Amino acid sequence: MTKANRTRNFIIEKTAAIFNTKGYSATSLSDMTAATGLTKGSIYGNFANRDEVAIAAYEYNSKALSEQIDRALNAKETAKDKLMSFVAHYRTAWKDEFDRGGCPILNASVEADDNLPFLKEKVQQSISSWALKLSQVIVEGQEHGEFKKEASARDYAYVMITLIEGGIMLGKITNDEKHLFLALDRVVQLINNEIIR
Amino acid sequence: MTKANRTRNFIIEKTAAIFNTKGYSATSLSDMTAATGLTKGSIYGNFANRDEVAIAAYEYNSKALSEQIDRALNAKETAKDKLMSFVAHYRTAWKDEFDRGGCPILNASVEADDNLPFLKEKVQQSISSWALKLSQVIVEGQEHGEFKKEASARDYAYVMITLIEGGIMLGKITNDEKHLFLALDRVVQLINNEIIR
DNA sequence: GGTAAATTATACCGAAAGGTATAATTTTGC
DNA sequence: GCAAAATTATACCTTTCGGTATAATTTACC
Repeated sequence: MTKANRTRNFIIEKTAAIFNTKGYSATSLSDMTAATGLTKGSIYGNFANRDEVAIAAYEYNSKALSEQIDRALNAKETAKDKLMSFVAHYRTAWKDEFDRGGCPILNASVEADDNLPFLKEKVQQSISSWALKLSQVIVEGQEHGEFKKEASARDYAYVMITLIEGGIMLGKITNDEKHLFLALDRVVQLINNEIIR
Repeated sequence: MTKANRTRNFIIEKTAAIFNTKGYSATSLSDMTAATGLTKGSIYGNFANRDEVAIAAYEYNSKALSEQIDRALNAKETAKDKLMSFVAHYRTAWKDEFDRGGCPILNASVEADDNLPFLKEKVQQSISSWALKLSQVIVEGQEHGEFKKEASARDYAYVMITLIEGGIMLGKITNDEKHLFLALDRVVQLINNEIIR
């Protein structure tokens, strides 16, 4: 790995949490120089402009989340266990995520939907790939006879995401993880009562 | 009403949607002068600083939402009809709300949770007052024998808010209201299957 | 190990940010 | 309708913003 590449990664690693916490528009060049100890010259030597750093930071943040989800899903064998593992992951991971500013998809989504088209597109991709992963597990469960065949995998995937994002929003703003846990309970109930046959 | 009060209201009315759309930090003094046709001197003659306008704008935005909810709830007699009317309201109101930047509580919540303590407090108040309204309707239904007595009114109120906010977030970022409607369907299902006895 | 190339630091721009002092203008109450 | 008070406009201030040209330094390769 070339020096520039190492510096590039260093910048992203050091600023990703700041972008997620302060926002992609509100994070300034001076925030970046302060966090990295580097100068503007160094940052602009590795990125064309501020937006490029913001994009890279979002990609870093959303990739980290995506990998967490993958790990939770892949840790189990059956479709039911995969979904339950996915839900369980949030019961332990929420605190670290909150400390880093909360769910990057939720944050970037609310910030970007009206103002940052370049980010909006990335968030849309994150969401559809997340929904796809979940619905693939559901379809897998249907094909293996674990789950009801008539359930719309895609709809259930999106309802799970809806509950989780709503729960994160409420949990974060109220400083009370109970609201997230209540949402996660609902996802479990959904799986047990409507998806499993 | 004194002239200053009229100007104050005028400023809030003209800028509230901008704050909700661009964000409470990102909306600048020049955004405000452009939207109102007034000068900085006039704005600072009516507000101590930029944050005061932001607070007033949030209060305006959240009050408008709160009054919509009140109207939906008060339009009906029975507790069930009130809840259904509340859900139905979102099926028609979502478009106007999206055009004005989306749910002010969701937007301000995500922006303020880590950065704007003065706004965070206001959002917490909005949410708890919203949850209180819904749970009062549920308790009312329980006392009148419409609803199951064992249901936790508070928990159901928060789950409804979770679903709606998650649905708005997904609907807005994907440009597809289907996700909001799916969330609203779940709220209806919740009422029919778990709350009504 | 020396040199060309790549990388980082310094010093600077113009523009826009929030904010203020003061002058000009409206309101308001008599 | 006039004077005092309240309100709005103008002009300016400092700071910070993103960005750039160039100089200093480090890296990488023969």
